Amino acid sequence: MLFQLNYKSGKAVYLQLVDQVKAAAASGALHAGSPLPGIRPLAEELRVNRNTVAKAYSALESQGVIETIAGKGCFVRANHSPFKKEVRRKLLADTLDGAVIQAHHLQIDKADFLRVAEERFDALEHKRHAANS
Amino acid sequence: MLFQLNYKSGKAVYLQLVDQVKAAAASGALHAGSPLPGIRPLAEELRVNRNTVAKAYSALESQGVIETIAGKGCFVRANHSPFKKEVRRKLLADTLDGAVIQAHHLQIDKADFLRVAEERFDALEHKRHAANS
DNA sequence: CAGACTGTCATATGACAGTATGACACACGA
DNA sequence: TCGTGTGTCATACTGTCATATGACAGTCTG
Repeated sequence: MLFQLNYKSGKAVYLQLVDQVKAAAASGALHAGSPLPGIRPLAEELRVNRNTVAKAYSALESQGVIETIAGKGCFVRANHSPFKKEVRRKLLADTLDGAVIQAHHLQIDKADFLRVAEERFDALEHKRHAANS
Repeated sequence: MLFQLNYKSGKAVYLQLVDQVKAAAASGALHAGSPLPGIRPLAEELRVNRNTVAKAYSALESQGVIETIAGKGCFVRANHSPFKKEVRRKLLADTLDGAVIQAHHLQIDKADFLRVAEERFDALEHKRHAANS
């Protein structure tokens, strides 16, 4: 599980974590029973306070996405069936709309927009591989 | 100009207003010279404090999106980007990173990601065309 | 059992978002 | 000119986000 924070989005850090765990659970990237990173290690990795990660995990539990066992850790819950592909594409489309609007405002044309999109996708792919090695 | 606030998004109200005005300007719904709603009437319509709307307008002006004339109102500026192309691409890249992360968590591959990106770009292009006619 | 890990709780502090309110200067029309 | 509209500035208060700590209880391993 690779987390990444965007401090320019204006969105609370703990909510970004919530969204990312939800998305991973919804897609099946995190299957039922998968352990989540510990609060302290994750906080250190993201250079964020323990309480911020704890707040995200707390929110996820109260929403039924994860289950936390004191002394052991947090685990993805089983009950949520993954979203169908079309639903996942719709979720992504909503997010991309913001980027499209910004591109228009910045007068970036379609070709450039897609070029940057591909570049950023590849960049994360690289990070993923680096993290796995 | 129709504004709509989402209190569940976790995003600051004034930032939502900023994004929506930018979107309207980018899509052509608000062309250069268009007057924006007054601070006080809009605040009342959205059931939000004057200062919140004022803060959004203030941010929009400092970003060069609108022009405000004391005693008259706020108006959309001609769409010119003061930033050099590389800077603009960097700004877009920051926004796209969020979508890329979501795509990874939703297990949407590169081809699908770029397909959705193109589709959303075309969708806004279509809106622009409709607004200009 | 002892130590190292897990999550939990509580407190304090600083920054920001949003509200509420009052006052001010400028522009325009009756 | 006067009234009403516009945006602007200042202050005070509440709540949230995030940080920084310290302390506690449960779980697992050596």
